[in-house]
Amino acid sequence: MRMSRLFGRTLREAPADAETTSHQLLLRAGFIDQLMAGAYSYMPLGHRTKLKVEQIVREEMGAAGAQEVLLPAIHPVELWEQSGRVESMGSVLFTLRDKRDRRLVLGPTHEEVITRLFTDHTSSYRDVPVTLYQIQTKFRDEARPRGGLVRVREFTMKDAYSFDLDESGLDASYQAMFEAYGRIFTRCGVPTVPVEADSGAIGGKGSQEFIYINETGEDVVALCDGCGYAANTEKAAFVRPPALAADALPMEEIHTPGAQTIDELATFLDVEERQTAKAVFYMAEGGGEADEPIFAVVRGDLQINEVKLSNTLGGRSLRAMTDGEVDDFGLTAGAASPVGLGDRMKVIADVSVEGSPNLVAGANRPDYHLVNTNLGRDWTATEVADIALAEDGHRCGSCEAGTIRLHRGIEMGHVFRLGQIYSEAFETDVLGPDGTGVVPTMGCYGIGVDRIVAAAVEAGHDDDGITWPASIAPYDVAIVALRLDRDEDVAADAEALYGELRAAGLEVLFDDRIESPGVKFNDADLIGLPLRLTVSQRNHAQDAVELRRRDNGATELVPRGEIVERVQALRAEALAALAEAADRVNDGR
RNA sequence: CGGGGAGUGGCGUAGCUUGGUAGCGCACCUGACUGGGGGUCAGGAGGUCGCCGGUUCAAAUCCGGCCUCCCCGACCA
Repeated sequence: MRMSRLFGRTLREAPADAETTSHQLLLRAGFIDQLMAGAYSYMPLGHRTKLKVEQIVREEMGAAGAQEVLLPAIHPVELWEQSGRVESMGSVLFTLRDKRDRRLVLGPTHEEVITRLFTDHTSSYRDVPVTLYQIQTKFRDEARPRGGLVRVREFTMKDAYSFDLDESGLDASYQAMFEAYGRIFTRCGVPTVPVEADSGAIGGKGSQEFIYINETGEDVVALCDGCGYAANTEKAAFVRPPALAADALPMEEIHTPGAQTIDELATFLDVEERQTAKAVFYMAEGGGEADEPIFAVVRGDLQINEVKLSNTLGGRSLRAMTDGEVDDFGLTAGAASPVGLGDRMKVIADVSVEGSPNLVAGANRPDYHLVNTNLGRDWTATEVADIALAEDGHRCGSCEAGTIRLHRGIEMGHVFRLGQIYSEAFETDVLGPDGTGVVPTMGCYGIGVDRIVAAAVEAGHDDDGITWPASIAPYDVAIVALRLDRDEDVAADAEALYGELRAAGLEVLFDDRIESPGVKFNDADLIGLPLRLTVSQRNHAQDAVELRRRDNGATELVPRGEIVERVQALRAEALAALAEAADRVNDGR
């Protein structure tokens, strides 16, 4: 491609709206353009990179035995009613009506469609296992798009779905996808950590996320520095800091004027936070039925983990209780107590409360608290469960020896053991060898293609611009020709080189613009192709071309006759290094 | 949805407090010089100042309403 003809222009300054590095650089280098919140156009350079990411995904999916399909983006709403996800996806569903007033959904994901497709085209156990995947535009009416390409409302996702006869089949299909994921991200130059994850509204029995650790990410993951345990904080198991050992003392009501928060209470009474009990009230939203009040209790030094709490309640979604509801249920904010609550509502206590004697709790009247409350003696919980949030510095819940460190990260991919949720909802079955019907067990596996593009920039850039990995750079090599309007020899040589490289199968971005050297070099650095060739009078006089690596700045003067070979060698070397890393990434995982 | 910030040529911004000709840098066009790290000079083109309404002789500026975008949170296979 001749840069003089390339659509899109580089910017010296990043648009003020762009906050993250990847967003700024992709805008400045002319890869993407924002149309509205959460919707971006890909310009030629960006589109080329995205296509390369997709190609890598295709290669690895194929190698893992998955078959590519393409499913509709518009779905009849009935399909979503059948699975029950009109409710559970709720406000993120984009909906519309056609001219006959049929209600349609813009697909945010495709479990429903793929399950229907499978059901209609499969009837025998001989047809499974099968894994189907597609690369599609998905639509989600996100409450808050953010971070450039990281969270958008229209995006490209690779989603794969496996169908197996039984659990062991699912295990194999899941493992194949898991390994393919590690290879895909590695080949794209994005380091990821697989972490245990909550399965969320999609349901299922276990899932893992592939997280790219990065400060701009919206997920928080817990990594153990001892055993390598890695989990999303939504899920992370940890050991509670020990309680202060003591015999149970008599409960007593005391005056605590102005002490509303745990911090104020602990300060006022001169006790540690772990000697208090924290109460938080929620409403559990029930399908069709009235919302149910939930009284959650954790020890004062911990936070409620709403995802864990929701799972304890069978996955029902939670919302904070309104002030009116707090009054209606006779609770006292700032001094609420599980003591005396009786069976007026469900009380869910964290396991931290169970082993902690003599906690300070509310007295259920303003400015009074109860000291020395003890679970079991003074009050009872409907259920004692793990409903607290792991924090940095906590002991690891897996090895019970290491320390948990919290990191922010971007979710690049997510693999789920779905089970039979969708196959049951769509009455899918295949005949087994013995002639009886078997409901297939499913897995689903997603990758955010746009996120790979963004994360690759986060992972590969310097002060001058992007440093693309060879695997997904929009072109393999840049030719910067200096003074080509003044020097016919240089111009002719650059032109010839452009032809030779392309004839050798290389993808070339030829900067043939009439610009000063500084502009050209800076643009080349910003766009970030792995290799740069400088054709100039100086080099031409030596019958050579300067070759510079974008990643480490190493330069070499290559004899003109060897340049194509040298470029090919460096490119092959870079790709081989990525492939080799991909071969190793699943060792020990 | 709650909190915060911002809308002025393609990008970055000044002007707004105290109403009176819309300014600067980059980018863009023409010419000259220069040219191995965003060069210099000269001359140009391009803006309903987010939208609607109000106040006023006069509104980018003051007042009211709305819209949009960004950040934090809530939410999120």
